[in-house]
Amino acid sequence: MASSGQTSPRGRTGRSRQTSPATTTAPPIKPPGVKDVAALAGVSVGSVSNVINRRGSVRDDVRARVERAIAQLGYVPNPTAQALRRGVSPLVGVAVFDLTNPFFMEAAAGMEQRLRDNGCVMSLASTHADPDDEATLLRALAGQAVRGILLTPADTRLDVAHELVDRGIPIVLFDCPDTPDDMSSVSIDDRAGAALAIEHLLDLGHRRILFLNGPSSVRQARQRLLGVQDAISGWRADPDDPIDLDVAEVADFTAQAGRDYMRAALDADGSGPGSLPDGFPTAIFCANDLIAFGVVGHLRERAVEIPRQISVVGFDDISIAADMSVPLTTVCQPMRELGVEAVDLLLRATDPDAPVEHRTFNPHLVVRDSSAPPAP
Amino acid sequence: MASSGQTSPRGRTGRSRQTSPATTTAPPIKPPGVKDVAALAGVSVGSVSNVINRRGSVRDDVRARVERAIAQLGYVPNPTAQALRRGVSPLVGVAVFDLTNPFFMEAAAGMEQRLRDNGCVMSLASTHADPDDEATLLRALAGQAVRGILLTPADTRLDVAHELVDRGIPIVLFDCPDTPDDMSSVSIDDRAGAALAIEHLLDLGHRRILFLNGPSSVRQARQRLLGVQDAISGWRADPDDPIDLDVAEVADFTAQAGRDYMRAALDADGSGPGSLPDGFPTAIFCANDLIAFGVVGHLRERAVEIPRQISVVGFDDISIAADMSVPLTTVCQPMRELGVEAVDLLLRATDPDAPVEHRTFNPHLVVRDSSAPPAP
DNA sequence: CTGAAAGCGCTTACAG
DNA sequence: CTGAAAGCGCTTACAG
Repeated sequence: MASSGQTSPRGRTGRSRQTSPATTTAPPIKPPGVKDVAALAGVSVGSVSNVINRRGSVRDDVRARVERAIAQLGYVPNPTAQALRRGVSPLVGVAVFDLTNPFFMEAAAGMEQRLRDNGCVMSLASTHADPDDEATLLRALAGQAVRGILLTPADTRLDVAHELVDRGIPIVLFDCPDTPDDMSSVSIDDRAGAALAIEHLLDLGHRRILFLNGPSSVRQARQRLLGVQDAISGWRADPDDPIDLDVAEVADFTAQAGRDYMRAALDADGSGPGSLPDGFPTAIFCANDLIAFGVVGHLRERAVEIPRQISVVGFDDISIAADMSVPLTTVCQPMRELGVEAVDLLLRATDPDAPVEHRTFNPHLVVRDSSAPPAP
Repeated sequence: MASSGQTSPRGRTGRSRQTSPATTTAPPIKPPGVKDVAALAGVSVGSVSNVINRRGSVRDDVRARVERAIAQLGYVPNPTAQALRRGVSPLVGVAVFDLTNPFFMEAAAGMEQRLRDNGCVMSLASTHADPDDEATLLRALAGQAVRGILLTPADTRLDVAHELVDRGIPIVLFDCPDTPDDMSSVSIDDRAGAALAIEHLLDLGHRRILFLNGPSSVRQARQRLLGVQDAISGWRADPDDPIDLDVAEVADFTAQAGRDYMRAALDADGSGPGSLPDGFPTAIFCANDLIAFGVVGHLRERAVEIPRQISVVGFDDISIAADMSVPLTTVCQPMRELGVEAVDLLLRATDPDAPVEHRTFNPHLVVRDSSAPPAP
């Protein structure tokens, strides 16, 4: 692990602490407060506050003096004090399953921007899709007196969430379809999305299909399974052309899980390189793009051609889906929009009289190269 | 975009707001405060505070009464008031380039955990590697009275950052090698890492190498270029075996950028499927894994075999690197550790007398399948 | 060891 | 329209 000998001469120096010579002002001790501004402007602190909060029109000359003083002192209101006095905080908690899943991160990028536009600051954390972690995190957030919380719930019962809502902390459920009556929610129709994927494969002529689902402990997985079943039972049943659906479940929504599953399945069947066992599914629908990513990776490693020998469809349309070695056909979720909408609902929910709303976006299918009719 | 007809009957109902019937307590109006606890326990507010803050040993029976009252009321201290009184906030700002880049997100996951362990809350935001956005964000964070900031700087001059440090807000630079004297920093040795990658290719026998760099406006790109040059000039110069280095720069560190570059390069050369133009590099070193991802994707699309026809090496070792269709050889950065270390330095920097420290981790090379000797 | 009091920095009725 | 005063919820010297 040693560095190359070509490393530049900078090293572990710089133990001393120096104040940057660029500074003009003296001791970095204490920032100016309202009363410093008031003193400099020759008015009362009340007037300073009035100028800042644009209240009952302040006389022009007073406002000018105050503004000059503010500029001169570089005064900036202490948000902690404002929060205490006003009884609200700018902090909004966002709790998702996994910070390294592109789905959540693309949504978070949308949330962050919208939140910032509204003067809020996002506090992002992960629950690892674990109910206990979720409970702990939620309580911690409540302890921070957040203005509200955006939550992708792992806990089906939502005990702690209800508790916080009752305590007056608004919560909007993110990426959560079947929702209780006291929280707004934003999601896509997972069930319809999964149905779309299966119908696509059915349309192409596939009759032996594997649905590689995530853990059924998460609601999205259960919804998507329902959608898969919807599509199949909705298909015109033809006794001469039966559909053979296989459902498997992997431990989490990761590439690793998809890869491991495929390896195990194919090793067990003992098929050689470039070939699939007899009777193997002609198409695989994966519960998210990351799983599909692992599946495709392993298939290519075995020299199986996609989509000639087998079709693969994902779910989410994360940005790398289009850049995969074989561009992935997938169910697209508008992640940023979901994030933005969730923030809007949360901000609105700050008013206790605001109605609870459930926004369900419709997913759509993006057909790329990883799906085709089955080999004859 | 209409949903499948198989959609479940749940719809956009639920406009009414109901209090969950599970609740036992009445109006969710106002949480209990110290004085409520004091009244119930029959002591002064000071004693309540003493119990909470484990100060000058409180008498046992008093402590017991107070604790009972706290439990009974479900009292939890108001963190805003605590922050105001104590003069510190639990909020720590984290400003990175891009929330959707796995490198930053894996680091952020490490930061989040460490921060939470220390009672802090992470506020995550992105600068888009843009100096103006960075300045705006930094000021916003300062306005939130954060306890400190973890920053991946886009602005070489670090004006605003210095300003905040002078104002007393500690900043630790993340993923930033050449650092000023008033801020601690955490990074890997980018230069050495890049040298490692090139030496690997040179060792394999490659003599026509392309370095596909990110925008030279970002420091990491400049450092990695230096490392590339280090490795080449450090190689035993053999006039009969010259090294031909090409350097190209793409607009950002994304798969899309890598893909676009390759497409343009190969289209211009008009090479057919499965072949590379004469004199084309036999190896490509990409400035990060995402770029490599796009490069590999496009190459496979053209039926070019990796590593038989061309080797590809990345930088970062993000988790999907190992799961790519051809597992990527790459320079590994310990992202979570970097994140954790950055937090530790920041927390320490809260003490103004703490020394400025620069921690440089050594990268190492992970050799997978995407690199091999050049075709004879 | 405990209680009464001051004060963190700001905002908001309330008199003038 | 402006100023003096009270108070957001908590913590911390300081007397008792």
